Amino acid sequence: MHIQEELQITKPLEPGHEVALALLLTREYVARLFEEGLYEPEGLSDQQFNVLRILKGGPKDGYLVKDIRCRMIYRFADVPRLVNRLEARGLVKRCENPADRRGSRVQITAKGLALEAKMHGRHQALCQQVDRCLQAEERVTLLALLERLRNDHRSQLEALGKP
Amino acid sequence: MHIQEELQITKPLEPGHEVALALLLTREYVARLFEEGLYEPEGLSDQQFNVLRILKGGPKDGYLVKDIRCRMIYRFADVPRLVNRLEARGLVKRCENPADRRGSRVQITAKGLALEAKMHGRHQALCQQVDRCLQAEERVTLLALLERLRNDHRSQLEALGKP
DNA sequence: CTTGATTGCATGGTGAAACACCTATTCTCT
DNA sequence: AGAGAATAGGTGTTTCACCATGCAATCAAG
Repeated sequence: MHIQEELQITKPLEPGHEVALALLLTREYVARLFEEGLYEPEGLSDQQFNVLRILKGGPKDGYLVKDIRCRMIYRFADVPRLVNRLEARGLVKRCENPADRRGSRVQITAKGLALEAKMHGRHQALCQQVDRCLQAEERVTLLALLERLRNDHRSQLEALGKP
Repeated sequence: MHIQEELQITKPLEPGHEVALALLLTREYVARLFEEGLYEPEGLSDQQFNVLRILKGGPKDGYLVKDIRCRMIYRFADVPRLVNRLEARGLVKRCENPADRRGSRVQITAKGLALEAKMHGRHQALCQQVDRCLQAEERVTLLALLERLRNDHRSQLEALGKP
């Protein structure tokens, strides 16, 4: 189903507009797939799950808040409060950071690891489902084109002095 | 810059996971480009601008709320309140709908048309900027691959009975 | 060492989103 | 025509995101 059909647009679209719409729209589908299939059943938000995964893959003494933030997909995430909510559920804890006492180290707890492990299988299944309709070569192409878009936009944003 | 590098992920990624991350991340770049370059300077949200464009492209007597909703990128948008905010700024007005008095027709006002016209040029420029780094053939490829992902996910969602 | 600047984080307040619920109107079927 | 189901959309409430502010710790320069 084409974009025009899906959004019931009658006018012809500018080429770039079509690309932008396709990105936004496809992202909605994928996000919704993970939301309904993985996050919502566990009462987690996508960002919360992302934090758990980041911590699980990180060093044993945890990460500072800023280290979490720069690994998140959404760069302006309100990480302190995300950590608060995870901490309130016992999935995460804060420890003092002797090296720099301005920040505390955020560590994943055993309960957090258990939840991540529980969700891991379904996460992988959803990832495979995303990938299933692409051939290996198509995936490479898609990733390369998306990367080109990102690099182009990053240079544009940097040219405007945005971090 | 690869995804691993950008998100500082050390482990190798599952193929599908990489596709999903690339989509989410690239969408963030594009959304941010439009946000900073177009929406934020006018004090509109992306959804509000989307409503303005939908109304501008629609029939002269406007759309019902549900007609707006099904044309939005985000399908669960809280359209009544979006319209409230636009109405409070005088960009949009509600009129009675004699044919079916359950719903009112939402029309764009002259002020709304003027604002859309003011933003139109920059919107086109940003669209072209998105497209600039793609050759015509690459754009076709990218659109086709994204469409394949959407179609696949739509059938999955429908199989789960989700609208 | 001490002063000023910077970094890292927490928090307060405002506004919007997400969820459900409620009302009014229309449709359907007998 | 009338009763129940379905549709359209408004509203209430809680939660969350975003902005700015404030504080504590560190760094840099003299």
